[in-house]
Amino acid sequence: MDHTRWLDEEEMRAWLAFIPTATLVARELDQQLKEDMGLSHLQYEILVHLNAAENGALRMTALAERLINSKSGLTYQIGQMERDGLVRRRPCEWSKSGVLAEITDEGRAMLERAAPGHVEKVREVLIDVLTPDECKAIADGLGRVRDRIIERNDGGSCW
Amino acid sequence: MDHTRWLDEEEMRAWLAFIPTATLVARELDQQLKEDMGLSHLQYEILVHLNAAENGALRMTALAERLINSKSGLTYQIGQMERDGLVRRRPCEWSKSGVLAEITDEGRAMLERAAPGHVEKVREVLIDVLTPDECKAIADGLGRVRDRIIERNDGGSCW
DNA sequence: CGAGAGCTGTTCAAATTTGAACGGCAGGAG
DNA sequence: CTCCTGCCGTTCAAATTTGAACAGCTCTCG
Repeated sequence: MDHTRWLDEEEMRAWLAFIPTATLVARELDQQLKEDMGLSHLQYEILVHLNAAENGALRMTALAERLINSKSGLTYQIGQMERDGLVRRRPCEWSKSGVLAEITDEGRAMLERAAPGHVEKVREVLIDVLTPDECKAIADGLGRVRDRIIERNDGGSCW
Repeated sequence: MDHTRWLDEEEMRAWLAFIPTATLVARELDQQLKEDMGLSHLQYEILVHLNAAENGALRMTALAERLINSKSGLTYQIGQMERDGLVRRRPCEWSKSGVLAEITDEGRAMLERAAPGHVEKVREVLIDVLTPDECKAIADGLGRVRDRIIERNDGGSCW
């Protein structure tokens, strides 16, 4: 017997519009950032998260989780960005084994310069193409999808 | 002056629900396929596209475009899959410089075994979490986003 | 025919990512 | 205190991805 509930036409349309589109959009953003600023999208995101954090700093693991990135991958990228002066490593005060990644002034300046072009691109390829209704449906639906996956993985492990 | 049209709250919600969720979903699918079948998501997609093609075969470039992958990356993956017997290379009849990637019987068998678990996971993490309305909005909206990017890049280059 | 522009798929080195293994630290049970 | 389990960030080798460079082929214009 075949218990598999295959996707119907509408579901298939949604599926084929989801991952491929995300891949395309990510590629567009990556190119824009790389050409204009010499930053990868991941590096940009790192700056965004650090900049938004309490003291411009976050612990490595916390940052990796927010970025949906592996810890070792983050270690590598922070290394690159530290070399470029965008970020600095600092020991964590209350835990000898902890390390804080902290955004530098140069990092904040870079973010400030990069943000307008980035947001413009996000609008151009995604947001301005969507109707407000679609925008809301995506925020609600995909937000729920995201939260469920995160919640489900919380009881589990990391990477 | 600052002409930047920043994202309003709803747009930001959609943005923060899009790429991160796609990343998470892709990770889930990759894990499921790798654990259960030893296939990466990319390899699975290659099988899907070849299986759906006219004679179970596509030219390298055509396949790369559908997969949203670089040509060199595809060369590598086809190499891996050829080694594993899932795929075979065949010269293109009407063009000496062309190469066809063709799915093997073993490849079709693998796909048949992998598909149910894959679809089930797609439902579990994504489709079954969305309401029909959201599903439609995603299909319509993101489909439009995708088509615009593809169309815009057609006049341009490849990778 | 013959030069030239544009494809095709591959190659290569460099960059990045992955996942397991590791040494050091934290925190609770005995 | 001391062992033990678990977390932290890093390290490492292997896998993969990237992008430019390449050699061969195709097609068109002259």
